[in-house]
Amino acid sequence: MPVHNTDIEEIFKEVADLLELQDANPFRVRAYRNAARTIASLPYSIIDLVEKDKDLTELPGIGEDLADKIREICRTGTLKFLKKLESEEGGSLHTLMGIPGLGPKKVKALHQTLGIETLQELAEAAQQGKIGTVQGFGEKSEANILKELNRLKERSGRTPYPVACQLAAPLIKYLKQKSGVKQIQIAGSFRRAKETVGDLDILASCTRGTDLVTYFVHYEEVDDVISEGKSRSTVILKSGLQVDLRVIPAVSWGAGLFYFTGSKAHNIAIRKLALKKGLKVNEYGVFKNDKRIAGKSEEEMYAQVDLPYIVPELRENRGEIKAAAEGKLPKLITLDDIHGDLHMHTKKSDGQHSISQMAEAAREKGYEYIAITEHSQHVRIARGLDAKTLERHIEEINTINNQIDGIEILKGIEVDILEDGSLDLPDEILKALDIVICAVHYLFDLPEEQQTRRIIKALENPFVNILAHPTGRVIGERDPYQVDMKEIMKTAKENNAFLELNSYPYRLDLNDTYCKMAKEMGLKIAINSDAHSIDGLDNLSFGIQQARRGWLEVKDVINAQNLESLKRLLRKR
DNA sequence: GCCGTTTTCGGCCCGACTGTTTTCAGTCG
Repeated sequence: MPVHNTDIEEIFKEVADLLELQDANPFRVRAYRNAARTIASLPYSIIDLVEKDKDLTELPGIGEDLADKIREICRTGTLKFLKKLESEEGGSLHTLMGIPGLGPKKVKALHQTLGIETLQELAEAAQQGKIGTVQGFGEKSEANILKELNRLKERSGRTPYPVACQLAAPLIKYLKQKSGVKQIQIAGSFRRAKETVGDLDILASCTRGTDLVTYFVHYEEVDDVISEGKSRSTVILKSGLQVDLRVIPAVSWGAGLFYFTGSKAHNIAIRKLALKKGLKVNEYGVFKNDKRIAGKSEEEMYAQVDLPYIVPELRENRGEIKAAAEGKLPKLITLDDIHGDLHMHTKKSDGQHSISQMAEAAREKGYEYIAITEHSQHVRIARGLDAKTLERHIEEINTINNQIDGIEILKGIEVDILEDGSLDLPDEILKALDIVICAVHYLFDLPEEQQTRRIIKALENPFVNILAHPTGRVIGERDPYQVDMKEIMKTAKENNAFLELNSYPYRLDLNDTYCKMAKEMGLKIAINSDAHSIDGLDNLSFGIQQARRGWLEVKDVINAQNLESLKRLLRKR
């Protein structure tokens, strides 16, 4: 079984929890947590480094000891040290730490006085009213534990970005209506445009005496108030989404925005830079000898550590600080840079609108070109086209192209990759098209080697231009299929083909780290909407956000080029 | 357990809120 970065992350997190329960040196605990975070955010698979016998201690926060442990996990899939911790007294208590409000000290107190080891036992003790009798616990802690146990059952993990957008918009509007509010902005992973968000972090500044927190907890969608202070509050909305509000003085606006936008790894790295210069950074500003010297804007904060402004999408501590220091930050792509959309469907297969309607809508957006790419025959449920229908379809597009002004419609197809890697339509008909997109739509669970070979063979077809949604994942629904992405990217590059960043917000496939990997390999990306209707064209903005998180610039994106350049890129030899 | 422009030892980010306290420990982000 292949070991993934997330497997190592989980193991290190569990070790950290168990060590913390044993009162280990807190900095040793932190070392495991830091390493877990480092590995989780790597843009490549760590097992590759191990197999190539690379020096793991070059990774931040990884020393000799943890490097050994990583190698052991890659080799055996498990860690003896963890097994040892698990076999000791209280070796299963870390699961209790998953309950918000229960940390190592409280879990240990429950274990020592009531013998609680599992969530089941915790629930029983709470129902029998035993928790409140333990030193350090009371009625409220007991009620809170019961509530969190119930919430754990319902909790479905992180919220997809578009859902978070829909929940956030009316809340922000509500908050802005309160008189005395000067500024409101969503920070956190939402501002960094992550594909899913764990919670919403809302930052506000108000005039003196404005009680925004009380107003906030009375929002009609609030289901439960977790905490409520003067400057800070946490609630759970009826949808289950957690929202944190922080009220910050206007003079600290930039510092608060910086602090609560994160990521944590980025913030810590910046704070360390500041410490080296004898400065202290917190959510209220940059301080020198307790005197605030910056904090009103984020630009000011970065300037204090001799860096230019870094946009939120890059703040993941994946090299942006070094790039900023060297003046090599990428000039990230924006929606305005897009010249056209190369993947969409019409009524001819499973779309809702006609070719002309899609073209006119795209022209409204200022696009110079689009590609119409219906499904091929194998996708029966989408009424995919066979060679004969496709021939007539090509004729129809030619006719419309002659009738319509101001936009060029490229003749394309989203052809299925069959089990053996051959394509669902003969080369003779593919040859007649302007653009050929290939895609996997079935047999998602082939072994990694076979799936990789299947896709590589498709990319080697002389008429294929783009691999659509390269990992097939659907966020919250379907895991990516197992492939060797590096090999696929290498093959694409060698064959003058490109990979797609599919902008459908539940796909966003390629993800950010793969986008960055492609860029570093010199492989260009097509950011496509995969629209099935006129409205679907708007999804491209989600893809742009993901592309920005993946460091992509105009030069890295084929549909950020004009028609002439695009045609040159699509010409394969 | 990691790390080094205070470098091989002695540091390691820090402020807000809660609940149970009676002045603060624990937890969280």
